Amino acid sequence: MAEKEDSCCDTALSLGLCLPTNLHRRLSNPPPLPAQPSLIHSLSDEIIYGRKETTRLSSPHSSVSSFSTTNIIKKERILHLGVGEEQTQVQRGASLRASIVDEDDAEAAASAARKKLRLTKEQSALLEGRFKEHTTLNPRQKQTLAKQLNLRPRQIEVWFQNRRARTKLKQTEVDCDFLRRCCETLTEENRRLQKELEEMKALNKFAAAIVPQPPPFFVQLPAATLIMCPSCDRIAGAGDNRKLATTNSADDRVIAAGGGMPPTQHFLINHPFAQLCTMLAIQQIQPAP
DNA sequence: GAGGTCAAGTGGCTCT
DNA sequence: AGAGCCACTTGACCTC
Repeated sequence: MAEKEDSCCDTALSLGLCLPTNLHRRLSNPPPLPAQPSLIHSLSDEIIYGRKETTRLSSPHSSVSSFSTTNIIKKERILHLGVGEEQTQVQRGASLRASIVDEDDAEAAASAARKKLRLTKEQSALLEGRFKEHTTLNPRQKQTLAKQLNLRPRQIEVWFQNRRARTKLKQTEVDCDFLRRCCETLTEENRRLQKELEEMKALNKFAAAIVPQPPPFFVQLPAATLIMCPSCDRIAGAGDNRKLATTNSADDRVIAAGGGMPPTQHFLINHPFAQLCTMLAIQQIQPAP
């Protein structure tokens, strides 16, 4: 930033255009006034508008770069509009400039110039209303609104720009909040699944220790997709106790009693082998104090 | 006095 | 080249 200002200032200085950072210096060391009418306009415009005076007096950034070609053109545009309040500001600015030159009193001029425009409630309300209709304005709408509110079109333009920026910022905050909540939910889900995974790993480990060849359930089928009890070959969950294989052990009667649960749960709870594994796994995960 | 709000300045980008 | 928009910034003013 400072670098940009410096380079900008250097360029302007080389052209004899750079103004010092405050009015006092500006007035005590007046730069050679350029011959181009546009630059004269720029300088007068700079003093004419109350808000601009303020900024120019106190902002080094502004005082330096206000002489860029683009801004000279943009200011000329504003200067030639001359609408309502603007005209009074022109008069005010002219008299102010005269007093500055006459009295050579920068401090007084600076304090006199320090006023910031605050839109009235009515102006704000009307602007808000228009913003709800359209977030951007065409030049005609801008002119109409400016006349209606007794403001300069540039002020309308600025208000809409700032309003769009605020809306965007607000939306970004909402999005950010939403993503934060998503992140929290996913973190919690991830934690839960990690825990579940650890439990399943522990279970698998003990099963492997007891039975050299663990049933395929432990190694092949993810719990979530298991649809059949690996021990008794029954579909568990429907509660209809459908028998799919030839096995008909005492366990089947137990299965019949608890047929409404998911297969994994059914298997772990109803088969003695699984019960043992579960018990050992629980002891392993939560060792007794 | 610190921090927030908001009008306004500035430079860069895109579009026509 | 000029106009319009945007991101970033400044500074006056306000509130606590």
